[in-house]
This record gives sequence, C-alpha cells and structure tokens, in this order.
Amino acid sequence: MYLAAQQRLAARLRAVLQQLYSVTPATLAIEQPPEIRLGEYAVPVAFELARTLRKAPRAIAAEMVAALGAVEGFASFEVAGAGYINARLDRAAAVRSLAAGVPDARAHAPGHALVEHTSINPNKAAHVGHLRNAILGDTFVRLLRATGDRVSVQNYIDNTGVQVADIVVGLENLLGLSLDGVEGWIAGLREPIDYACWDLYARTSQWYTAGSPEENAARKQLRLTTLHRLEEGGNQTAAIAERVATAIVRRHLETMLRLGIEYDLLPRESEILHLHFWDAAFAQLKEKEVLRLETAGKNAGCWVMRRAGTEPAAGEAEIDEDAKVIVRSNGTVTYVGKDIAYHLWKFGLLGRDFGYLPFFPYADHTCWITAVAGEPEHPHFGGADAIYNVIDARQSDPQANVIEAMRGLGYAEQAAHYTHFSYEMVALTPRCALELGYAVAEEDRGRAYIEVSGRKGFGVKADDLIERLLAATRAEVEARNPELGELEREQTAQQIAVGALRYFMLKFTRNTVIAFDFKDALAFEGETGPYLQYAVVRTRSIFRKAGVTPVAALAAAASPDAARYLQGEQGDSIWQVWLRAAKTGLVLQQCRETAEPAHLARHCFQLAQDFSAFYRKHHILTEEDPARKALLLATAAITEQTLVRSLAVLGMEAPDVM
RNA sequence: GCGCCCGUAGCUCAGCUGGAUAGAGCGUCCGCCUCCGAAGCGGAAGGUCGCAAGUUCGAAUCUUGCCGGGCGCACCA
Repeated sequence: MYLAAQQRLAARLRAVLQQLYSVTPATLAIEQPPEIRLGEYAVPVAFELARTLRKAPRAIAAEMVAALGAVEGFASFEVAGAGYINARLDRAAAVRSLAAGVPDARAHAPGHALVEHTSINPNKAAHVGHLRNAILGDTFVRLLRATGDRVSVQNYIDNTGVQVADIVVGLENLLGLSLDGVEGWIAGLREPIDYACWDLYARTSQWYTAGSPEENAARKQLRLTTLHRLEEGGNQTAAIAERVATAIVRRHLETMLRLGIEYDLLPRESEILHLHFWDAAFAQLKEKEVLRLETAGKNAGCWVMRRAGTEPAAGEAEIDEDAKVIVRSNGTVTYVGKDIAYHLWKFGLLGRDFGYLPFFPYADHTCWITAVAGEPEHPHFGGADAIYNVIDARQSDPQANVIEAMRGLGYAEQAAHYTHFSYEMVALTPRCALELGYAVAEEDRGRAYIEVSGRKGFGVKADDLIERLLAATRAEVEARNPELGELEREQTAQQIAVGALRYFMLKFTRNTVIAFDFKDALAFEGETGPYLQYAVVRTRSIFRKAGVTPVAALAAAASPDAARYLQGEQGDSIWQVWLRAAKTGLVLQQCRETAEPAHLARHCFQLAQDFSAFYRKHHILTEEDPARKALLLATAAITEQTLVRSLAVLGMEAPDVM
C-alpha cells in the first residue's frame, strides 16, 4: 500500500517539476518524516533546486504544493521545516485498502532463481556458522518466493575434497577399518555419525603434525593419495567416502529440517568430475581465450586466467605473474576451474547435465541428488536466469574469479545476475569458548571473538545449540502453560526455539561478524524471536475472547467514520500500526534488492513494538463505541496477519499460546 | 605489499536512495499485574557517530588520507 502511494506521489511530483520548472531529476528522493504527526512522506527536492532556480527552498516547496492538486490516496500536502514538501495519506482510505488486502504492484518480472546455500563439507556435524548460512539462504529463498520468483534450492556437496579425504584417512589408518569395518563401526556408534566424525576429523588433522618430520611427510602423502583415490572413484577408499559422506549429508538435512529448511537438489562434486563437466567448460574457455597457456615464469606450463580486479597485461606476450592458475602444469584442474564448469551448468550454458536420483523425502516434495546414471524421469534442474550463492565473505576472491570467467566467455548478462550472497562468519566469544571447555590461548582471551575451526574440532554443533534452546523453551512453556497437553507444549516449545534461533541469526546484517554467546542466543526477552511471537499470541488471545476471527475483523474495518478515530494523538497510535503494516511490501522489495533479510526481521520487530504501544493505550474488548471497537479489532487483525505472513518469510511460526 | 569488511551509548547492534531533535535491545536505576497475557509496558541516566581534511544548502551516510581490528590474496581444496 505504502509503496503504491509513494509511486503515485513520485509520478505527480515529476509532472509538477516538469510543468513548473522544466526539470526531470534522475532520482527523486522520498523519505519519511521524523514524526508521524508530520505526515507519511517527506520530499526534500526543493533544497537541491534552490541553487539552480535562485529561489528559497520554502518558496519552491510552496509553489509545488499549490500545483500538486489531488493525488489518489492522499489527504493533503504542506510545506514543512526549511523547505520540505510533506504529504499526508488519507488514513481511512489507507486502512480500507490494507484491510481489503490490495497488494503493491510487483516491481520486477518474475524469474527462475537458483539459490545455493548450506554446502557443508560432508565430514563432520554442522556448527553455528553453517546455521547462519542455511538460515540466511533459506530466508532469502522465502523472500524471493514471496515476491514472485520460482526458486530452486541447491546444497552443493563437496564429497571428493580433502575434508572428506581426512575422514577416510582417519577411518582407514587411525581406526584401521576396511569398508566392512566401516559398516560395523557405523552400526556400533553410540552417537550420530556426524558427531563421531567431528572428533575423528579433529584427531586426524592433529595426527598429520603429531609425528616425526619423516612420519608427518608420509602422512601428508597418504592424505594426498587418498584424495586422488576419491577423485578417481571405483575403489574401496572411494566406497568408504561415499558411504560416510552420504550418511553425514543425511544428518545435515535432518538438522536443517528441524529449522524448516528444505532443499530441491544436492549437486555433488563427484558427478562434476565423473561426467566430465570440466572438459566442456575447458573447451569453451580455450575457444574464447579466457585461458592461456603460460610458457614462462612461475606458472609455466599452466593454463591461467586474468585474476578478477586486475588490469589486463600490457602486451600479448607479457607474463602475468599474478594470474590465477586454472589448470596445473600436471594437467589437473583447480577448484575454481570446476566451479566455473558448475556455474555454466547453473545457467544452462554448459551443454551437459547431471543424472538425478531421489534422495530425501519431505512432506510435499523430494530432494534429489546427482548421480552418474540417474532415473529417466526427474524434475528439470539448472538453467536459471539468476543465481545466488550463499557463501561466506572469505570466499569472495574465488567467487569473483568465477564471475570474471563468465564475463570473459561473453556471458555478461549471466555474470550480472550472479550474486555472491556474502556474509561474515560466526565466531565464539572467549567466554563461550572457555564455557565449552576449550583451551583458549592467553593472547586470544582479550579478543572480541575467536574463529571456529572444524579442523580443530572447535565450535558449537548445530544440534547441540538446538537442544539447549529446546530445553530452555520447554521449561518456560511448562512453567507458563501447565494446562497444555504434552503434545501441544512440545510443539510450542519447538516453535519458540526455532523462532529464537532464526531471529538471532537474522537480526544482524550480513557483513557483521556474530560473536556467538549462549547468553545472547538463549535470550527470549527484548529484541528476540519470542517477542515477535508474543505479539501474535496476544492478538489471538483478543480474538478468542472477542469471538471473532481476524479475517472478519478486517472485513468490518471499512466503517465510513473510521477516519475520525485515526486523527489526533489518540489516532496516531492506532495509525502507527497500520502505517508500519503498510510498509511491509516496500520492505520486502528492499530486502530483495539488497539481498538483506535483516531489514525484514527488524521491520517485524518494529511492528510488534508498535502493536505493544497500541495495546497498552487502547483497551479493545471494553471499548463501548462499536465503530471504534471495530477499528481497534481490525488493528489487532492487521498486526496478526502482517506478522504471521512476514514471520513465515523469516521461517518462523507463531503459536496460539506460549 | 595489494584487495574486501568493520570502527555509532557500559555491552551487542540498527540507521534504506546524503536531509528536520542520532535509534533499539541488553545491562544499571525508578516505577507498573483486583483492566484484553509481565516472554510485556512506562520513565531516568548514558553518544566529540575512530581521527583529520574535502565535496554539499546539508555528512554517521559520499571522497581522500591516517589510526585501530578482522578476513582474504598458492600449481591446497
């Protein structure tokens, strides 16, 4: 609603600017006044025109206000402050439009987006950092869907990398297991396999540097040999890796499902290798001369490309020492090379496809996994027109190189729609690390945070955090709602735990490092998920007692004399709720454009705050004026409806009681 | 050395296209459940927006330099 009115205002202002002064500004800033009593929109355009028109800002603003005339949805315009043009919405009309659910016009053509997130190495349990990735990615998926896109969700599985190799080295060499032995080991585990491998991975990493120099060299060599056997496939080592990595991937999907996070496809590196995606990409890269064979210098014998962000070499024969190696002198391809091939596939530009098998069932769809030989019938994957890679900020260089390669291949359009959805890491506060029993070096104790490390086994496992949240929410629900049945209590506790966790991860903007601490993550008061859920619970309690539904309350909001209840100081606190709700469409669009879910999280928090202020000031159930009571109920209803829908985008549910 | 990110209240963070008295939560202090749910609400204290120049009618926001912190810059994946 707010957005649509803003667009009408902007169009009218442009017409007036053209008519009065013959100017057509490239951008027309429309802001919000600092206080609700000043109106809903503020236009500072008179300030910039003052110099060129040789006229005082207030005089320009006054002329424009006089020329504006009537604009649909607006009550009045006025000059304010030193020369602002302030616009007031017709509050009653806005309420009617919102209550009727008139949507804002879509600002973009719907497309097919592909979002890749989670992408945890399948050799250990998921930790808090992975939770941030998956929650950000999943929320962005929901945001794209809510604004009209078709989205497929991919979780890339690096099942043939060093991290998996390390686990296999641990199994084969530290535990001395064959493939059968691994089966027995798995069967005998007293904890989930991802937890067992968390420790084994840390042990193996340590083992590489724990022996004599000669031993360590041999161990590193063993690691390399193991990696090559994984890449080749068709041997027992690869079979062990396949067995373990697949089991761990399944655990990751289970962990994420607890938070409502689902996937459509798991593309695996093993298929990128075995289906020779790289060969197809290499041919294109050579053809378009993105790669060149270096003949001298430190990279002699390698196929290299110009590194993103660097200038092309001066002469054709010039050696670019800073170039990025894509194919090593021994003929093997680097990770970035494989990534280029994979991303060509994402855009449907590779000319090859994966095989697909069903892998993990959800309530209403199936997650597929890539395979060399798949099933003949499968959904169509890939061929997206926009892609978003949810990958932490540390990987911005490799991501930039892949984009650079796309551009070099002439796929400028696709490169422009390739978004590295980057975010900062989750680290532990020293206090949290000590609390978990980790040894913290003296020099680290004074730091704000310490980076987690799977290699060192240093971090908070996702499932452990979820369990701690559940324990806390179960205790709260039990204390507050002893009358509830056990099933309902458990469901409520889960909704609150998920809400608390998701909101915690979403309230920070992407490029803020989260210094993780249980105290903050387990908070249920203040700016937290439960605060938002509580606002919804309160509205529902009102509707239970009033004996009406929110839908009915909204339908009854169209009272012709609602206008007078929306005026004055009393009216402002009612209108504040409607205005906030009206801005939701604008916020969704901003979140989409800036790929920043935090804006929506904060918007929901503000709406809940506005509702709390309204709730304190106006007593709905005892209101005697029926027309006014109808408006108050509708105000609770628009809060309920807007919050529930917006929380759904954040992946949160509100219980009926809590 | 080069590149990216960060530096706003005691702490953790918001601050959208530069704009009207710089915001929130936590913490501290004082209040509020015989009125729709206190996972709530009201109030108080607390800030040279790292520093310095510049652009502008106007800078927390843009530019440059400096200071402090973080992360990247392999023929590893």
